[in-house]
Amino acid sequence: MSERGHTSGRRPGRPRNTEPSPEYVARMNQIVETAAKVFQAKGYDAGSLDDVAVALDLRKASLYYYVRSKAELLYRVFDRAITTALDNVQCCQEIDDPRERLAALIRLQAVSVALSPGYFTVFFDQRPRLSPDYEADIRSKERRYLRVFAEAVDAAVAAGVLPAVDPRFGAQAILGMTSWVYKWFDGERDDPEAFARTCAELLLGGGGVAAPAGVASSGSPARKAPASA
Amino acid sequence: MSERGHTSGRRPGRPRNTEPSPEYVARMNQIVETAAKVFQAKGYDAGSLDDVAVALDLRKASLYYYVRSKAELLYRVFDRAITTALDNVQCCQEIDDPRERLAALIRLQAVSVALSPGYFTVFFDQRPRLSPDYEADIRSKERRYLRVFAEAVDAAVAAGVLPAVDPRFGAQAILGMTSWVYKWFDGERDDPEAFARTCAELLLGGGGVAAPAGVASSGSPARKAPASA
DNA sequence: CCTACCGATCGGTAGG
DNA sequence: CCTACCGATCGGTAGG
Repeated sequence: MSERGHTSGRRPGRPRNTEPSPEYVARMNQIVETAAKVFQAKGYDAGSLDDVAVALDLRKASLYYYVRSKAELLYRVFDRAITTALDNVQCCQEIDDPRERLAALIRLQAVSVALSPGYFTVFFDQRPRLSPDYEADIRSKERRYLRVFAEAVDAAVAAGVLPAVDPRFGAQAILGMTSWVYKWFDGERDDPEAFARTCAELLLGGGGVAAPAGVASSGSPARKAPASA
Repeated sequence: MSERGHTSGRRPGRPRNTEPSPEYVARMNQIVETAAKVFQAKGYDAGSLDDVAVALDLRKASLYYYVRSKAELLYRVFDRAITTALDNVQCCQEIDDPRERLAALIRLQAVSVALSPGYFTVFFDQRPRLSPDYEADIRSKERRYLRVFAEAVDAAVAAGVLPAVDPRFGAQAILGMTSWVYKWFDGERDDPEAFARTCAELLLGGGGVAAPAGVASSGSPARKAPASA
């Protein structure tokens, strides 16, 4: 997954290992972002490189200066999605209290997906289109992501905040509940924070999510989970 | 969405409104089932009519005797998926106790999706490929499906079995948790019933699902939700 | 249900 | 980053 550098330098000798120019990186970012939009709207197979190129006011052949293949372009969309998500989620690792940590993860996932469903739609729904060449790379990052949630569930179970469920099952259950919003969420009508609160209440009882000050929790009762095993 | 009948009758006059022959219906069922497999494995766009035809030992052109277009074939897969799911779920409507009804719906959804992810994968992930011609039909059935869950959540909230959440948000949260299994479930390794129990425990506390006799619930504590508003 | 075929699209390459 | 182009695939139709 090495990138070809675009050298504008004049140094003599063999200009090897030159890092990519800022223009190159910026253009690459535009391309990946545009590809994400195209693949979201039309799917990977029906979304053509021409669609991507035209949206950038380029010719299709020019894209091959930046990516080796359409498959690599899809991989770059995937990589950006999971890398961004991993970065976000790792901030929550610092939270010591099991209940607060899990609540933060739940809120983060629900709100992230609700606010920018684009990358997530591609990541989730085009997953079987990803070339086997890139599967291992994405899968390992995905596993790290799952592990963050599984560890949080484990800690929550140990602290009696959740019933004694299998950490992997629990993590997938929570990820399903919160990620599913990309299928049905209507940004015009629905409030992401309100849905995040719903998830937290269902899983942790009332008061689990630190809602922004001034937002009334309108009558949802505090529900305490008993300490278990 | 009328079907062309395959008349082998010899009656004089205009043979109108003949119902499709049993062979025609059987063949149509095979075609839809095969299409579901192809669209699941390759996606709608990359899965060709030739793939479907070859799997049935037919020529591609012959499929046009049964469907008007590839788009209609996708619609038929969708229709079968949602119709079957609706039939299943409507049995739960008879259950009066709110807690038991919700538990039954949770289990049904989780187990159904885990046991036969094929149709669900197409239904969920190829949704944006469905032609606008068929959108309204599928969407209305989908809404009925959602309503079943929303009403169950509403009743559960009223009975104090769930915290006071918005019924639509709650229904989508539960559908997400349970449907998501088609993304990660490993039939070789995971037990569908065990995951269904996990979901029920997370949402309803212990003992919410009528597990098959003899299955120990290994230490999961009964968690009671307080009566609310 | 088949053979034969068309028009269009698309990923990718040559060569600059 | 462009023009020009190729080979392959695919949905759909004609006509039987």
